[in-house]
Amino acid sequence: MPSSPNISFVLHDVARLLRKRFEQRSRASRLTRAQWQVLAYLSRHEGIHQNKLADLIEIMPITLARLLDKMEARGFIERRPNPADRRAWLLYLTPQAHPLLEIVRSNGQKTRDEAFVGLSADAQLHLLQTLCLIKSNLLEACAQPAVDRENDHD
Amino acid sequence: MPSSPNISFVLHDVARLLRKRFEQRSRASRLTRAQWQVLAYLSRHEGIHQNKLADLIEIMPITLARLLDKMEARGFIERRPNPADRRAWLLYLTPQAHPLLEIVRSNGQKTRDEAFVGLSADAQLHLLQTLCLIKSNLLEACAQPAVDRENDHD
DNA sequence: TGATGATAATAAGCATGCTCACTAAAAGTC
DNA sequence: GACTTTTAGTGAGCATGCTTATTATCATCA
Repeated sequence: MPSSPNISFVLHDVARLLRKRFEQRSRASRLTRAQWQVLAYLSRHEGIHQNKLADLIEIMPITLARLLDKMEARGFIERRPNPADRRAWLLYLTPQAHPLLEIVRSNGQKTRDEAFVGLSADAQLHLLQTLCLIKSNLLEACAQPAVDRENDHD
Repeated sequence: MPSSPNISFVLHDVARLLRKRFEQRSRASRLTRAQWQVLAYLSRHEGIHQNKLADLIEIMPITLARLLDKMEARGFIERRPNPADRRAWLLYLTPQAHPLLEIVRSNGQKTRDEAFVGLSADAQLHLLQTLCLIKSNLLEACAQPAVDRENDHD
């Protein structure tokens, strides 16, 4: 793969660099990529449950819970009790989160602008479609038990 | 971004899912994606220094050092002293690493096959080229100081 | 109503990436 | 030869993702 670079490795590198660049930009607000994503999704789904939100973002509920802990501590979101179900919280943005949303959206845009220099709008759209296809392939694959090479009997 | 999915988020998801699927496959060998990458690069550059290898893989030297600690403990690599420079180690695969290389390479291939269902060889090549362009854009961007939106005066 | 199973959230612990700070050794400079 | 700078590697500590396991509550159904 070093000789002809492995597409998985490059993809992984790009994801890592996108995150790194975004976080370089967002130092002052100390908002990370993951927190930005939570804010972004939550802003469109206020009142959602944690597990539902985790499902949307496609991360494990426990991963989201840890993120929310920090964001709640910093006053960006609140967990309101749900009278209809004492197990579940209802998630809301706080008023001070709204200005952040704008900042962070703009930082995301700037990061993407830097990343996609030299790519036409068409090429970007095409890339997005390709990535969505791969993602759905992988979602399907991950749902199936993987046979380990070591246990393979062919 | 939920409405029209943000390309950065999808890219990040794909990278995460690739890693997840690879690690589902490699449970028996308990080799992670990152360790696989180290093995793959090291197999082509035996005798390299840590910082050089970190540079190749494009991760921080300290990140590599942690990975190597684990791989050394499991007997996959060794750090030999360098008589010419007492600061630096020379890195080598151990004999028991070589069979692993094959297993892990095959697991990587299977994972990619699953991911790229429905993508022609041409489309894959095109994707690879696009990703390489984005990566080089980001590498350049990351090297420049990022101006935070909050500090922006325009 | 009372047991059983499903669901919402969290706990514990690991892996991989980072930043920042440090030590030891080498290399360059006066 | 002593002084400074650079380089190789690591320590500490944080963020985000995972797996596995646990608790509390709700839903079902006999």
